[in-house]
Amino acid sequence: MSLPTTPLARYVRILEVLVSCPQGLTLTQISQTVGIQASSAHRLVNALCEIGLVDRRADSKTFVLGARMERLCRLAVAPPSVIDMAEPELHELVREFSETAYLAHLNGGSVESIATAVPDDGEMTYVQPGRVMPIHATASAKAILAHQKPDIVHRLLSQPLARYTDDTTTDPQQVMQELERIRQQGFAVCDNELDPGVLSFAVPVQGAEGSVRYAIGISGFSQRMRTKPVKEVATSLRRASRTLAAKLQQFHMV
Amino acid sequence: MSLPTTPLARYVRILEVLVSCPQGLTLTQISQTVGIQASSAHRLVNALCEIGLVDRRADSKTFVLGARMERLCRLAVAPPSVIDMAEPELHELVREFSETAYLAHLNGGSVESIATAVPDDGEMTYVQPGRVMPIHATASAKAILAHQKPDIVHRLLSQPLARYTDDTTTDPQQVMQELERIRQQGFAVCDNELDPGVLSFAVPVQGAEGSVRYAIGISGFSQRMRTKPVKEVATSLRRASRTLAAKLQQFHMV
DNA sequence: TTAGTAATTTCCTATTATCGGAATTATTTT
DNA sequence: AAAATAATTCCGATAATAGGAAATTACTAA
Repeated sequence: MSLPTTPLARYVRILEVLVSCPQGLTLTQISQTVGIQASSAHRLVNALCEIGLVDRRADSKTFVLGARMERLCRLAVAPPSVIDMAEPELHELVREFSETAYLAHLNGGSVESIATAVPDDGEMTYVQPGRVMPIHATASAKAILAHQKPDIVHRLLSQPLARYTDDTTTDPQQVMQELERIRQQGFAVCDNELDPGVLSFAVPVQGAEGSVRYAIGISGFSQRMRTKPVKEVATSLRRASRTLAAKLQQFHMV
Repeated sequence: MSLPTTPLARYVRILEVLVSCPQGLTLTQISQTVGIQASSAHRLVNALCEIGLVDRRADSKTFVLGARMERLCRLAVAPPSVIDMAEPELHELVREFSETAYLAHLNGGSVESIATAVPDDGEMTYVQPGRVMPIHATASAKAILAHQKPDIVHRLLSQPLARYTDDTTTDPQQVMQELERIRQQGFAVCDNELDPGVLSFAVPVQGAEGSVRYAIGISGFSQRMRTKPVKEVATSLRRASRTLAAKLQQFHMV
């Protein structure tokens, strides 16, 4: 193992030595293993400590990998998925409204629920991960559709629109009108259009350059959902959407 | 996110930005995200490339985490086990002798086979991972026992020693004598003492301060094993043992 | 193709961090 | 308590860095 020559190389060697020794190393052990002077090791290790890459243990004698380094490594090995990033927001919505919260995803020509969070009371829920959301009869799909390019919308609405309940909108023109309303008010509603007696709200999740591939929503039985102030629901959904959008952007996942 | 001030902090910010973007980033993206000049980003990223922490992709425009960084992160998240480290040596032994090679481990008062490598011809093998190796009737356990403190040896040999074949040594005194011979010749033999018709060789794996908790051995049917020059077998086992011992020490696992 | 723009790379010097020997202080060990 | 070992501080010579500017290269659009 050639001796590290540049400052950066020394830092890295120290980290590698510490990685290979989870129980920690003393300063002298580090300086000898890496092959640098004790005074240098002291300074370098302290610099690593200051930015959180290394921690000095409570006994104040041994050094171990710090929280920042561990987070970095965990992310590098297993990058968080969209679902991972959405989970905190979904749980927050559940906490707030005690209804099922879900994340939907536009994949090819169909929208699918990919993550859900349910209230503790574990009541039966209609939206489950993997469920395909008909584009004309779910809040999430409509929220997403409302922000697709016109040609895509036309193509998707040109296929037959199935009827699920008396309230299902099966006329493409009417759906188009609803998409316009969704764009204006910023959230989508789905009232008894797919699952009988179920009312849902959803908002789009803004991606880069205005693209929308995800929607966040909550869903529950009409009688309970109606008691919730629409304005509050919309505000909370938008907050969740914004937070998730920021995370996605941070990780360049949009 | 405060701007990085020290050189080290900048390197780390660059790595963090790259971690959060597995598909790669261009120099400008990096310099803007981190908040440093393009020229600085260029130099820093190149320095990271030179030591292998970052790779420039084939398209020569985007940068991704390098092999060294990935190795570092993988090790930090999931430190390699003794088994991982022993595997190359076991396979080397299999390649050389075309017999089953195995790693045994002293755990509490019993020795257990914890890893095996078998020849390609996939012949039935007696030693399988998890098998408990009787301390008086297997080469690996005897190799380990021969290097334990006298009081431990006495305690282990004071319990009844089961008979498995006509050749099983069940007299503690005789076992003690054999341990002495093992210490002298440096390897242990087990001939038809546990599994009928099976002959094994094993050597201890030296840990820190002369402690021994592992043994490496090969095992096979007597008729074939007898054809192998004992000296060569012993030499190869010792080489494997030394290599593994070095790795264990490097990772402070002994 | 040809401008025109953006991104990348090189160059440069003031600034800053590093290196490591030596001295000092703290901690063990004997 | 004395000696030995480890940790920390200090400091001047050395080396790396920062970032502006300029040169080069790659991309874009007319």
